[in-house]
Amino acid sequence: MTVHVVRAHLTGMDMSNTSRRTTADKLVLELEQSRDLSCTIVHIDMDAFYAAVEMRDNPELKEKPIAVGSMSMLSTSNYHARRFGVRAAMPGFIAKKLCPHLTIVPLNFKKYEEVSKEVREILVEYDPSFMPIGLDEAYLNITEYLEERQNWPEDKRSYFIKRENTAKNGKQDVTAPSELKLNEDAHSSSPILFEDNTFITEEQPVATSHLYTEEQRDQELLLNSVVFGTSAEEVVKEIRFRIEQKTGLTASAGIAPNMTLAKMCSDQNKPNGQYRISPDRQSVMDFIKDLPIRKVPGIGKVTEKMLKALGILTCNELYQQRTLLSLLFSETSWHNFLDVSLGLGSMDLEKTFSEINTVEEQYRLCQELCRDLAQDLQKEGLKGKTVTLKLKNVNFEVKTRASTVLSAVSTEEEIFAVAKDMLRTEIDGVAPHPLRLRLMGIRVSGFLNEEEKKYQQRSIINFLKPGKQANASLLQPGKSSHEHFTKASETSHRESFFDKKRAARQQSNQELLINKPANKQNSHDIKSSVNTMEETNDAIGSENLNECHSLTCPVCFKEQRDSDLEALNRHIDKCLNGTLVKDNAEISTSENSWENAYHFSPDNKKKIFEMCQKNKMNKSVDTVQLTEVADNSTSSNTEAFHKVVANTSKEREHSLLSETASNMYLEQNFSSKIISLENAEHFEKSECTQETQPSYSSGAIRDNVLVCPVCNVEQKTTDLSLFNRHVDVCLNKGIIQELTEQIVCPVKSQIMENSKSVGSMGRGHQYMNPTTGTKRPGLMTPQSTPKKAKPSTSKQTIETFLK
DNA sequence: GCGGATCAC
DNA sequence: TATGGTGATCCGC
Repeated sequence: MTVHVVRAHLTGMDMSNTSRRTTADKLVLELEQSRDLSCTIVHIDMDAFYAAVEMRDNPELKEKPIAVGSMSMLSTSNYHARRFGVRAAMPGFIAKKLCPHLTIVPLNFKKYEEVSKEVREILVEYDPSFMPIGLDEAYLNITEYLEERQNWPEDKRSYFIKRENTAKNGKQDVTAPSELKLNEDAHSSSPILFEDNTFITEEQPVATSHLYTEEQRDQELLLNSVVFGTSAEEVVKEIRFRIEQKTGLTASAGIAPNMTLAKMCSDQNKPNGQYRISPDRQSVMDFIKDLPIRKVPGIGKVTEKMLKALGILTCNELYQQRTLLSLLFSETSWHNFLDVSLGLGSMDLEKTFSEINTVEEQYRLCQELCRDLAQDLQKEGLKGKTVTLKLKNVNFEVKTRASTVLSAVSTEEEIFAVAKDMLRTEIDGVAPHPLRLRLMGIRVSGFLNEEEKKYQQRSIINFLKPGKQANASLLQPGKSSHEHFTKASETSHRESFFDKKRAARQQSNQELLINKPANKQNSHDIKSSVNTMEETNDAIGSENLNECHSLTCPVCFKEQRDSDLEALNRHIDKCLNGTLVKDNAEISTSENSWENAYHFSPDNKKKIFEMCQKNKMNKSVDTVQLTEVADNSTSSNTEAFHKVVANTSKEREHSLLSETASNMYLEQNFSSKIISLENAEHFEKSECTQETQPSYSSGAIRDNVLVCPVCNVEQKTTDLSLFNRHVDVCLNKGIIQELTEQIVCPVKSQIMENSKSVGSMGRGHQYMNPTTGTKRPGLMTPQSTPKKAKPSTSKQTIETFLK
């Protein structure tokens, strides 16, 4: 029997240059269409906040190397400390080693909160519903404010320059006139006044301005006031000016059409500077193009490493590799990558309201929210078991309280009954003081699935207007329950709050949340995910199919002559049903797109990264040909398949190999794939269900004799470690060959790579167990499995071998 | 709903 | 280079 390898030529260039459309490309089109440049979002970031506060209050510290925090961890450090190599987020004891004279100032959060509040008092004037992040950052949407400001007279945009700092602590002033000129210390420099009455800093000279002479500047200072213009830049300068005047601290800022960009902008001219991306596509793309991925909020060191392993260093490369990323990462992850690479981001700041502190008002608001939520839930035909109350107080502290009830709720009364209890507890908790709220949210989650609904939600289904779910079902008989849901609500209320939420919700147990005041409706980010699913399936299913020479059933590994995907899926279904009760809701033939059916398995994904890293792929993956074994990674089919595995493996009592299955999970997966690739004729149909059985039992054990699945030679030994060593050698030969031939083929190599661990296992190495090994495949990386053995052991294997 | 992993601060 | 503590979010179980 021959086993065919499904080859997906996933070359980035191909994908972007040909007419072939991938999921990612479809999404790109939609995202482009939904690009919204109409908002002006500002990100304000205080410079070295904690240290700055301490230096402000104790100017002596300015001249010394100082850090704020404790011996266990410092939060930030000043210029002098940095010269010694002391950085933010460094343990104090290490910093002390680097810089013995380092003054470590203990954290004083109470003070920082007070300062933060002063900052906030300014920001609220520009956007009453600005979004504070921690103590030293905030996002503002100044779109509306800007419009208003256009008509403002000058005096409304004028500010007096304080010569004396009136900080509440009454300590020495830090904004003395002398300092308002030039400051020697680049990290605490203050604004300089200019002819146009704006101010700039030493670090960020404005091209159109020119430096004044000393006398001119003095003249200007004599005027004692400064007028700001009406542009976004001017507004942000004004904000920064006022912040410094009020707190004696400098801030950096970014201005852009969305939050992500604004955040990245504020980093651009740090400290004490600002940067703006003009609200046009070209400016956005220019900014994004060469930006290192690490600069992107949400991409930390782990993700950076993973992307680097794939040859992705800049946002532009992030875009070029969209197809690969869509296969390797979870939907949320790669959607996020795509957004980033297109310079898209959210413009929605959570709306907060002015203080509500009376119990009556709070209950009334709570009930209102429950009413809104109930309406939406009922529109959607949803019932949930968990009600969550979210509260944000005037100090911007957020609390969530959740309560799960036995019978699912959907009506105003039902939800309110639960929410009220939680609210009461919170009110009682601070009594006799009032709860001082800025935001309240009610969330219902833990939705009943379609099956449960059938039995428990008849009333709600009946409640629906004729034609919603029922129609969708009729029109799309083969669709999964989730797609029914999506489709039904998509057509019925495109603009609803839930559309937005739904985009991020792929499973029925995700949640819906309503905050008050209502968020602005924004259908942009959802359009894509909601709509693309089917289109994508079509595209991939019909287009990529042609790429494949033949199809192989991942269950029985029999070649399927019919290259029609549906036929294949029907066959897979049959295979699966042979050993397990069919789950109609999950395994529907038509829902399996080509891509779904042959999506990378979590292990494969992980191994791709490993292999990419090990091969030191400097080349872009554009040129990489990905080869994937026909595997069982369809979401639904995988589940079913694992059930089969579990069932049959229990029945068969293979005990030839002594290691526990849990320690060998990965190896087993790979060995079965190696067999399918390299030694197909030895992989018999009945054996493919033994994935959880010891690695070689499936393909390599014949009549209690061990047969090497690579070279297909019977091994005389029954000693497992000797046998494994042999297989190891066989496999490594392949790797070496591959490497020397410089055939970069991650998946195939990956399989080889993993087979190495089979060998090491035999030598007593422990590998990860199934649970850690399969966790979070979307963001899985070799570095992210710290609990168990590191892949470095396998690296040693290859290195040792190469010696 | 929980716990692990990642990320931001 | 490591190194901390917390909260949010995603993800798999």
